[in-house]
Amino acid sequence: MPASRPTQESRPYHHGDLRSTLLAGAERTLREKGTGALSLRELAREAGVSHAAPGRHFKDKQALLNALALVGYDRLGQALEGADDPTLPLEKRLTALARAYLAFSIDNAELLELMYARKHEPDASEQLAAAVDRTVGSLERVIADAQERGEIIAGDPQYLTLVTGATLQGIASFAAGGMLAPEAALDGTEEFVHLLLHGLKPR
Amino acid sequence: MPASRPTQESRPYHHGDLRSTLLAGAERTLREKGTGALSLRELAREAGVSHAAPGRHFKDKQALLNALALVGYDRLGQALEGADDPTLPLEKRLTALARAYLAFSIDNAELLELMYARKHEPDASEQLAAAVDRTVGSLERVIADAQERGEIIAGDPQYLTLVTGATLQGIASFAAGGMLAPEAALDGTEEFVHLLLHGLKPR
DNA sequence: CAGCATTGTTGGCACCGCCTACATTCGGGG
DNA sequence: CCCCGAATGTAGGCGGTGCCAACAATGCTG
Repeated sequence: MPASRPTQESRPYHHGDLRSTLLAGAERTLREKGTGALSLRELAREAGVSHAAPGRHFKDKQALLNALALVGYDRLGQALEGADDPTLPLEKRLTALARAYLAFSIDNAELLELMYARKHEPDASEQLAAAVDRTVGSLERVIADAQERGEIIAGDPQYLTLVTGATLQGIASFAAGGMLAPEAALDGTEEFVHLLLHGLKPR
Repeated sequence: MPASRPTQESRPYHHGDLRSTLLAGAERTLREKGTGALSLRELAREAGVSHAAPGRHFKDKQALLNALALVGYDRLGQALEGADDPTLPLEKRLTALARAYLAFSIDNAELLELMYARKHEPDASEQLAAAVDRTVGSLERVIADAQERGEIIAGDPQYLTLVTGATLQGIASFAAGGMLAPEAALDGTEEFVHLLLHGLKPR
């Protein structure tokens, strides 16, 4: 079937997979030029499509950003699950997880910012909330496991997870903000997890 | 001198204090409608001035944001210094500082985001870097003091400060992102500082 | 294969940031 | 004291944006 090229080298009227193309382009732009430089019209241009076409797939610029955040959560979730090795002893296990998180946050800084942006709340999108849960799950599992084995103090595991995650996110945020060199953040992971487990006070 | 009212109830040609007015308006808008809704033209309108007038005081929208960030650092610095009581024992002292930071970050969420935005780097503005140093100083002082008294493990105080600050910032970020209720963040401060000092492992 | 839902296109609206040319006012040196 | 340059504000225009409505092509399904 020789494809119905009318006469010109015209693309088919329907793009075929605009939604994915837009998301991919958006992520590339995000990485290369930052959130601020993201424009629906520009994306449409790159995709070789009219400026209103994106509107068929995302009612809003914000809708696209939300979808992008979702992609981010999926990818982060995968990275974390892939990095978790339940056979490792607690400290090493946590370190691996932390390193994975920091690595992701360093080379997806803009995307991560989007994921944390407090703008989805109105509708919450539910899908997004689920994605967050899945992501947090990896960490929570480690904490809960360690608690059962008595390797971690008692207390609401959700709360402990929160604090642990917060510390991670804080480091990531500093790295993203330039207060901490990315390599320093990665290299320091081990020491930092040690600190988290043993505290600042001398034993 | 009866003021040269030409005939109308016209404001004086020169506003008198446009720069401050703009900054104040910007902060209000930031708080009420978020960063995205901030427009130079709108600010000009609110100040009763033409749309190009702000350009005389801020070469750029980014320049205004930088100035705003500076204001934020000043205010945060004051809050922290005001909250630090060197006579308190370590844990209470840290808790007070942490609570001050969390309180600030909760009711200046948008402003804080601006302060952390990694967009000043090109010129760094120097003034801004100094402001950051001053802010971090409060925390670093506490850590260093405690170290001298042997209440905190040895190690580069700057590094320990960084980790401590990161944890703080992480909690703040979670509170801002809605993953943690603001009151919960504030109420949990004490417990959280305890965790930071004693670690997750049982003693 | 007819008709309807989906997906794109064109054009227009209001707004934005930034620029340039021009107007007014202020303040300091002759 | 006054005059002229520096600061500050104004008017208008340019290219860009997001969003919307009306219309066109296509795909799918009964």
